[in-house]
Amino acid sequence: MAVTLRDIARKARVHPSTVSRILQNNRTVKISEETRKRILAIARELDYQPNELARAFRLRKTQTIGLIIPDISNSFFSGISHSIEKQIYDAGYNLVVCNTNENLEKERKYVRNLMNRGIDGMIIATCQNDEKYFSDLKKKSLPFVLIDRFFANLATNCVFSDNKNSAFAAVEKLKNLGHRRIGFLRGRAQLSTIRLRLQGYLEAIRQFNLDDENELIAGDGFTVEEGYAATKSLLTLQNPPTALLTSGNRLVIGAMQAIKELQLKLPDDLSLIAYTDNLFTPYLACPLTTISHPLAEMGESAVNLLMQKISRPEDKTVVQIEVKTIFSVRESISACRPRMDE
Amino acid sequence: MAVTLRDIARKARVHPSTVSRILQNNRTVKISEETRKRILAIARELDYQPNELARAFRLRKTQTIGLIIPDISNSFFSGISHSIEKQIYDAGYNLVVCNTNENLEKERKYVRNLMNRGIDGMIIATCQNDEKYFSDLKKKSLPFVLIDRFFANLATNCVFSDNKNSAFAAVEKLKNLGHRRIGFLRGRAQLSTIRLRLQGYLEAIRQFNLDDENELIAGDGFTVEEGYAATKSLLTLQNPPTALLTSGNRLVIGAMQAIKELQLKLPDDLSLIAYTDNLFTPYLACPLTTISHPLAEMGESAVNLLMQKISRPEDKTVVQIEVKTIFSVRESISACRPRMDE
DNA sequence: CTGTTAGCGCCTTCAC
DNA sequence: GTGAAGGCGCTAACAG
Repeated sequence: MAVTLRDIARKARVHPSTVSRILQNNRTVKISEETRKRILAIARELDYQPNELARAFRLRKTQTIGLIIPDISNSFFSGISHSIEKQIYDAGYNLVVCNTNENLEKERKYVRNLMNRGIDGMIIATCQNDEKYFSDLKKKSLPFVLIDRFFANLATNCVFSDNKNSAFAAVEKLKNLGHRRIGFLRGRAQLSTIRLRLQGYLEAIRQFNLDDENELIAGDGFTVEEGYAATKSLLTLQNPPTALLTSGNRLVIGAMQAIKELQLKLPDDLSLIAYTDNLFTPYLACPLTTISHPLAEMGESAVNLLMQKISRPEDKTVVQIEVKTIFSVRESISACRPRMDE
Repeated sequence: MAVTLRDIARKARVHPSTVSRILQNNRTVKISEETRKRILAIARELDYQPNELARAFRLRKTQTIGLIIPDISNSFFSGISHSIEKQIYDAGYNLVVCNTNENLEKERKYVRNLMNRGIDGMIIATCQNDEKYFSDLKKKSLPFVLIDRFFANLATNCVFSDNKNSAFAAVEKLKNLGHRRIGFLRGRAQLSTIRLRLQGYLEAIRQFNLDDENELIAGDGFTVEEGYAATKSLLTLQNPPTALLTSGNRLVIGAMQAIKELQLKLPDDLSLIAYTDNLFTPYLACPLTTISHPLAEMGESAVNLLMQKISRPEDKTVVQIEVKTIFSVRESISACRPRMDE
């Protein structure tokens, strides 16, 4: 059995509450320097370890944050998690990581579970599209911050990136290179991030009078396989796009597979801009032009924001933080040349 | 305030313990079907959520597992974490993820912290080299499983891969292609994984009478930058290697950067075999020959093993599970040709 | 079948 | 300065 406050108290012939006061280092209560020293010595001698569980129970404060994400093995989320963990640790907290696999049921179970366990706050990259769920969640007075995916119409604390503008800029860039037929390889269509990127894409398409056709938009999901299939369908159209904007961290791998299989060469046969946060993209045969995220910054902002909300629960102001994506022009885009095989 | 057992009891005019028994669905105790129904209805009506914290405190069982890893943003660990999370969730547990950044102090703090929080077990990819620490840890009777990195001389539960054989096989493969001068791009030298790979490398070198020189071994660390520097140092030797075996998931990115910078072409100027678990390697300009890990299997085995140990604490038998790495021959290796520039 | 009692380890209020 | 008492919410042992 582990040693408790009581054990120390018994040995020191003082009351447990005295020991508690000393070990908490609570300076508001005066304790004679002599007993303080004595107690601390005994605590060290017995290698006292506070039972944090009992403490959390008593204080209703677990020093634990829940993180809910769709896929920890995706470099986007693992990068954010890495940053979040660091911040959380520095603040003296622990991190419970919950992986939903983009499964709505699992997400909801996890939220309930975390609340029942008495965590102090949550950071959520949600896979749902249900504003109501989160407006209800707000009423439970457990601080949370949405990350990456959020709801434009709902006043919740969140950290997100400039999805619309970045997509617009990508299309504009391609237009300037002479492309008029630009494909959009979408991820899960109903997510806020993807919807916003699609908006940016469409706005640019229309503003610049580029080919505006439904068949240029393909894909609904984030797996390598879905990326492969969608890319293949786009590139085997009667009138295929000369440039591609891919969305979703894994889709680009599938896209590259399809491109390779069709024996197309980047950037001569096809220009490619990818939303991706993989470290390898600069080192490919044809280094990809990418839109990536400041993952460390996103994690940091989310934690800072959450910590604010935890420390001042009475402050109900909603903070929404937009971070800028990073547009890295590399070799996978070039001036539009008509395909030779037609 | 959240609704408690007491609230339900009061409303139903029964004793709280009765409610507890019913909600636990404990079939060993007989409860009249009538009250059971009544209580359940009231619980639902009040949307009762058990306070898991109180429960954990009472039962000394948190349904939580701690995972200690060096770097969650490394695809090796994020892949394993993904698998672990899934298994843990299915078993009704939560996962606390602790990221050490290969920092020994942080690792030890985390272990203590987790124990004080009363987790039910740990899975650890340690960054330390101290057998004694773990032989002490064993005495604390908290089940744990080492993963990837372990101690050959210490009887602890662990899941690891065939580091030595896989390195041997890689060198043998290169020898069969005519290479006699093979570089070893090492990661952190003191880790068990790296030491074993080095052993396999050296055994093969000696058995096949290949060039056995200290200068062919370089690097000590796992960052991209360290991979870059070490590769550059190897490839700019007076008498550089014609083939390279790289160890460590990120080093290969640095290696590719160096190779590119030196304008060497894979596999003509250099053969490359990499220990890596990145998904992208097959889709590179020159698809890499790799040694990768069955990440899902490793996570699964670790969790299964841990769960066994948790459910049968009296069973002190030590289980050590070796998984097989996957050797994927792709285009980055070819028959040895002398470098033209000499 | 259900109620009573006790206590997990800690912190906090109130005494003295 | 320190002690005493009470209780967070739950479950387990023991009654009846």
